[in-house]
Order: sequence, then C-alpha cells, then structure tokens
Amino acid sequence: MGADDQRILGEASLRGHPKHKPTRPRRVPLQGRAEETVASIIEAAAQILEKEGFAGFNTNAVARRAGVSIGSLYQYFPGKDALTVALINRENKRFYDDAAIALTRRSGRAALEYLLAAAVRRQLQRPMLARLLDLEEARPTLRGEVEKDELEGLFHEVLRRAAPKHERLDVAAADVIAIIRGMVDSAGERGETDLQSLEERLRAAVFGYLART
Amino acid sequence: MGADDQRILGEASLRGHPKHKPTRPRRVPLQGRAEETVASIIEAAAQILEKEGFAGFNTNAVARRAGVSIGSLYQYFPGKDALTVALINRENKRFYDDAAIALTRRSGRAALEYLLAAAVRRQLQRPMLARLLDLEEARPTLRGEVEKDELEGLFHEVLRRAAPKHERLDVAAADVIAIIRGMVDSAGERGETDLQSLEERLRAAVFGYLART
Amino acid sequence: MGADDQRILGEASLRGHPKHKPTRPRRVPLQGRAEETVASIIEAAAQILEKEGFAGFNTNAVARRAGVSIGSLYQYFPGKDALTVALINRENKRFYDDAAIALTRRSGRAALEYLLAAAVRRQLQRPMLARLLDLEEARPTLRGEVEKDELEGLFHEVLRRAAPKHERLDVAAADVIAIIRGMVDSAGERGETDLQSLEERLRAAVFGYLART
Amino acid sequence: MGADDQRILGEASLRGHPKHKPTRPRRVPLQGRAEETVASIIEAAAQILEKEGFAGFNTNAVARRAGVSIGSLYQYFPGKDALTVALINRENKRFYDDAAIALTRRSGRAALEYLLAAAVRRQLQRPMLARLLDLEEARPTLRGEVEKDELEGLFHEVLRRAAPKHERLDVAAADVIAIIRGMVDSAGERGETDLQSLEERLRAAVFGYLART
DNA sequence: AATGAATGAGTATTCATTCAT
DNA sequence: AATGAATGAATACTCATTCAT
Repeated sequence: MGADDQRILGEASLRGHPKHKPTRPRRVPLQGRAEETVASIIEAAAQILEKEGFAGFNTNAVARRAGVSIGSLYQYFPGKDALTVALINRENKRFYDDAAIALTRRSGRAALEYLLAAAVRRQLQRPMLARLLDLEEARPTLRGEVEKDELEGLFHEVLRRAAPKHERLDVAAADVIAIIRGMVDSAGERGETDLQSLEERLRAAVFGYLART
Repeated sequence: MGADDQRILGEASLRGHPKHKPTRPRRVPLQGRAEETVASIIEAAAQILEKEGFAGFNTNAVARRAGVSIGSLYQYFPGKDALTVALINRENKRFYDDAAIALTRRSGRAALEYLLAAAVRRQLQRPMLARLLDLEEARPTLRGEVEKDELEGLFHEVLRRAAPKHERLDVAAADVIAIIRGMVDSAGERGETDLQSLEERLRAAVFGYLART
Repeated sequence: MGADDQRILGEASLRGHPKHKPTRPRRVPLQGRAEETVASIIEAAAQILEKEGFAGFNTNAVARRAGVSIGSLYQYFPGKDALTVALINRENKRFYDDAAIALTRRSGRAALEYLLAAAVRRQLQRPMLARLLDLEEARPTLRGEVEKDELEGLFHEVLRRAAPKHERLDVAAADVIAIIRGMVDSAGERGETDLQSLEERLRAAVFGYLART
Repeated sequence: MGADDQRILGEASLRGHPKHKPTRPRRVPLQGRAEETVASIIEAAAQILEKEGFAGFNTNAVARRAGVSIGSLYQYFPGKDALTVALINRENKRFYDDAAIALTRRSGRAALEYLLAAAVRRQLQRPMLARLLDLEEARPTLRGEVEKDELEGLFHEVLRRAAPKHERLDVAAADVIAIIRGMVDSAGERGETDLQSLEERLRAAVFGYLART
C-alpha cells in the first residue's frame, strides 16, 4: 500500500547476501502513470550512460532527461545503484527475450549458434551501453543484485543440448558467458562493426572450448 | 631536468594522441628518493584498491597510506587517473616480465601454455586487485593511456609461434587477451581457487579458438 | 461545516497570536469516521516517535502506519507541526485527566503528591515518547501552539491549595513544572525504572522549593 | 599525521557505545591556522544557532559565516553532529571554567551557591543558545558524545562539600543538574531577565532537595 | 621539494507538501 | 473525501586538486 512496495530494489536487498530476491514478476507499479515514469527513468539512464558515459551518469541528470523530478526517481529507486541494477535487468531481460528463441532450434549446436549471434547483435546495437553495463555489473557492490538466474539458466539449458556429455555444465556456462563477454566487449572497445567476423571467432572460441572440456 | 620530467603522465598526454610517451631512457634514477616515493605511492594505491575497493580509493587515502603528503602525490602524478594508469602499468610490467619467459620455450604451443599459466598465476595472487584494474583499464578515460604495446607485442609473437598460419594475428591477439581476461576475471569473481582447473579450461578455449580461426 | 473545520491547527494559527483556538464546542463528532482517522494518525505518530525516534518521524511514515494516505493526513493536519502539536495535546490531555484527580484529595499536600506521582507514572509508561515530546514542545516553533492553559491551571490550583501563602503562584507553577520535567526527563534518559525513588526525590525538590519561596 | 587525527570527533565514536573518548587534552589542530579555523567554525555555529535557530543551522551556512569553505568544515568535523557536540563541549568548558571557581569557596554551601549563580549567569548571557544546546544535548544521537565527565565531577565534588552526609551523591548530582537545567531553560523560554529572582528560586529548589534526601 | 590546510564544484538523498484523478 | 504520484528545495557530505608556507 505504501510507496515502498513500488520500490524496484529494497534497501535490505542491497546489503547482505543475495537473499534471492523474489524473481517473481516483481511488483511493478500498478497505475499506468507510475509504470510510465519508471520506464522513462530507466530509459533516460540508458541514454545518458550511452552518450555521456559514467561521467554524466548522476541521478539528477537522469531525472532531468526523463522529464521527471528527482523526487520521483527516488520514489521508485531507493538509490542510484538500484537504478543501475534496474537498467541492467532491463537489458538482460531484452537479451533474454531474444536469446530464448535459441531453445526453438532443433539441434543443440544451432541453439548455441543462435545464442552467440544474439549476444553479438546486442553488443552491436548499443555498444557503449552494453559495455558500460558489463562494467557496472562487475562492480562488487552490484553483483548479487542483478537477476542473472534466468539468463544463466538459459545458457545452462542450451549448453546441455549442445554438449550433452559435458560433466560440469554450470562451470561451462560460466566460462562461456565469460568468453562471450570478454570477446564482445573487447570488440566493442576496439570499435569493431563486422558482426559477421566477430560471430565466427566467437563460435571458434566457444565450440573449441566445449570440444576440449 | 626539472621536476616535471618525473611526472608519470602529463596532462597533455591525457588528452590528444596518447601512445608512446616521451621515450626518454625511462630508468635514469633522477633521484633515488623520488623513485622510492613514486614506488611507495603506487604500492599504496594497490593495497587500498585491494583492501577497500573503489570505495576507499581516493588520492588522500593513497597519500596517507604511502606516508606521503597529498602535495607530494601531486608532485609525481598530475592526477588520480595518472596514478591509476601508473599502477596498471606496473602490474602489466610485472606480468610482462613473467610472461616474457614464454619466449624461451621451444615450441609455440609450450610458449602459449606458459602465457596462459602466467595469466592464471597473476590472477590468483591478488585477485581483487587484478580484477579491479581490469575494470579500470576498460574505462574509456583510461584506455589509450595504458602501455599495452609491449604486452600485445608479446602475445602477438607467441601466437605467431603457436599458430604460424593464422592470417590475422593482431585480431587473434586481441581475442585471446579478451578470452583470458574474461575467463580469469570471472573465475576471480566467483572466488575460484583451483588454478589447475582454470588453466585447463583456458587452454581449451584458446587452443580451440586458434584451431578454428 | 466544511472539511476545514476539522483541521486541527490552522495555518493562520501557527503565526500570529496563538492562544485560545476557536472555542467551538471542540467535541462535535462531525463524522465518526473522520474522528477515527484523526485518532489513528495521532496514535501512529506516537508509535513512530516511540520506536524510531525523530529520525523516522516523517509525515509519509506516519500516514503509512496509520493506514491512511498522505493526502488524508494533510486533510486533517495542515502540516507536520500541527500533527506534533496534536500529539502533544493528546498526551497532555491524558495526563491532565489523570492529574485532575489530585483535586479530589483532601489536603493540598496530598493533592500535590498525587500530581507528582502522576507525572512520574506518565514518564515511566512511555518514557521515550514523553521525553521526545518534551523536547518538541520546547522547540520555538511549537511553543505557543500547545494547549497548556488547562494544565497550568491545574498546577496553579493545586499549588494554591498546597502553598496557600505563596505570593507568586504563577511563577511557582512554572518552576514546579520545570523541576518535574527536568528531573523526570533526566531519569528517563538515564533509564531509571525505580519510580518509587524518583517520586521521593521529586517530592524533596518540589516541597523543598515551596517551603523556601 | 593524516588529517584524520585532527578530526574533532571520530566516526567510530559516533556509533557504538561511548567508548570513553580520550578526555585527555584532545588533539587539537597543531598549526595555528587550523586552530583558528576550528574556532571560527564553532563560533559561527553558535551565532547561527543563536540568531536563526535550528532552522538556519546547516553546515553550509555555518561554513559561510565562518568565512571558510564547506570542505574545511568537514576536514575538522566528520559530520554535523560532531560540530554540534564540539559547540556543546565548548560551552560546557566555558561554564566549567567559571563554575570551577566554586571550589575555592570556604563552605560547601557557598560553593553550591556559586555554582547556581554561574548556571544562571550562563543562561542569561546567551539564552537562546544555551537553551537550544540543552535541547540538542538531549537528542539520543548526541548523548554519550558530549564530554560531561568533568562537569559532573565538579557537581559531585561541590555536592560532597555541601551535603557531606548524602548517601547517593551521583544521583543527587544528576538530579541537581536536571533541576537547574529545567528551571533555567524554562526561565529562558519565558523570557525572564531577573536573574536575582531566578537564582533565589533555584537555591530554594536545590537546597530544599538536598535537605530532604 | 615537501607539506597539509584549504577549496568548492559536484552529488546523492530526504521529506514536507501539492494536486490531478 | 480519499488517494498516492509527483514535486523540488534543501542539505549533508566527498574528494580531486591547488597553493601558501
């Protein structure tokens, strides 16, 4: 009933152990207006991060660009980190929605290939944003707050199909994610635009890895 | 001749075309004491980053831990970023010194294996430091200031020996570095300590990659 | 007849000559529901002040705990101060209702003793609340808004009976109130729980004071 | 060696139990300049509290009035509360320095009388300041940070001389302090200026209390 | 060369209050 | 009458950097 329930990320959850935040369809603002506000704030954060980098990424600027008061921002996000986390989650969700199509592929190999392609696609769309968010996601403070379960689950499942005999799929999933992130961010940093080539090299690394572990 | 020559990274160099800082003999112990001071400041930065994370990493704290006045710190480093860059360079140098031994190996494969082992070793020694520096190194502001040439050259050469027929060694070098960094940082984040296992998986990814590109 | 009449403390009254608020019949349960709402808000304020202290005492929190919207709170109280004042008045009223029994005592001494006992009782019941409200009541902004007349009248009357020959009863009343408040709050701060002892010391101070003035 | 050592009130000491801060001649800024700065900040705080009340009492305003940057304020005071505490301590020290003269009196009674006179004097000099500081001192957050030991010790000693046979001097000291504070603040609130009269009534209460406990 | 006191722009965050629905 | 989303002025506090001594 109180405004607190709409807060995207509770204070409690920011400290202490993950606590497995209710990954359930988290209570999103009920009234249309609020929902819009939240969305506009997150998108504003994305745009600022994209165009100004970390330097310009402060809550007041985000609120301004969102056309919202700073108070509204804090109505929905208990702090700056919560906003960052929300943005990361939005991006991950979008990636997930695309990547999940991989599961419709017949073969495990095709599924994994789709996954890699999706990763490359995502990177090339908003390269700076993707990169900076990866950076943020690695920050000790934020790690543990981000909803990775679904995404990791997806990788796990795809790898299970692509490498059924692999003995440690969780390790493999973590490694594959790490490889993708490493290569794709590095490509972004270097300004690569040839997603064809990047995709191929990524396949080389990932399939090579799987073939040898 | 003046004190300015001791500045690790000039302001000018932070903007504009970076690369190749003043190629002066670099060693030239202008004054033993100054060299010591610089070293102690850099080590203080390392320790703080390791123990307090980004949160505690500010110039005043670094100076205090180094047992030096904040004024002195700015005598040697024109700014915080310059200090960060100096620390990154120190770490890269140390890694380079170890990794360069790879070149003494007979076979290209052995050389590359040595390289990978060195990367894992480094990560496991000061995991937090290594990770945070990788993060910093990726920051748009710092990229371009860091001396990567030597290190990249080393990778290039080792790859040349390990995969003589590879057509785009520079791309391969960048990719391999990205794979290593991705996997090794990820392992660090997850608190992995079994460097044996990590090394094997790293080899799988890198050799797999090379075999397929 | 309008909603305004329910406002506990008009803005106008906060500035300008306070004293004697609109002497309207004060009771007149305009609407049972409204009265309940007001009561629940005041009690919520009391609970928060008691459990969270000044830190947690903000209008939104009060409304939330009262199970009422923030808008409703402002429907009945023109501002935070008005709410605080209403709470103080409620507590004073309760104290008054108990303390007024003093007037039924035969002797003036007994009456005064009853008064002191009542004061101690009140303090020991909700020590933190009593103390914080005393603090608030002393705030320049609020002084003058609180209904002290009745209470002071009571003290005046009791003192008149206890020390009939006293020449300046109003001064004595103020002093006695000050002594009680000082000692009782101090005891609360120090966590005293032995109300027997406190009562005795209080009597010593007050009767001593009266005997010598 | 670091700036931290000059901080008037360490962070650690603000949380957790009193910890009996080194009541020793606390490390005051060593260089003359710093000492002046600290003094000017505290005096600025006093003036603002006196003239603007709590409303205008914010760190930026204090710094401005002190003719000092906000950064300097925080160089010496880790937070607003620390500044408040420092001001309270300064005032208590001043009061102590005056009140300690009581110990030079021959009789215990005369000593106590001197103490009461000093308390009244102090109140009448800067009434608003004295009152507001008493209010602040009672705030749960600040209590325990203020150096009361000396002052309480003084009261203890004076009472020992004035009422040698009293069995619980510590309780008596606390009560007497409470009585003084209560009456004197109340007088201040009511705008009393006749310190003669106030002094007499104070004596009545205190000596009356002592005679009966 | 060294010191460390001083600076102040910058930023996160709170909370009383308003008002469209 | 009630709701609660929205507001934004106010404020505590940080930290990179400068410069007088």
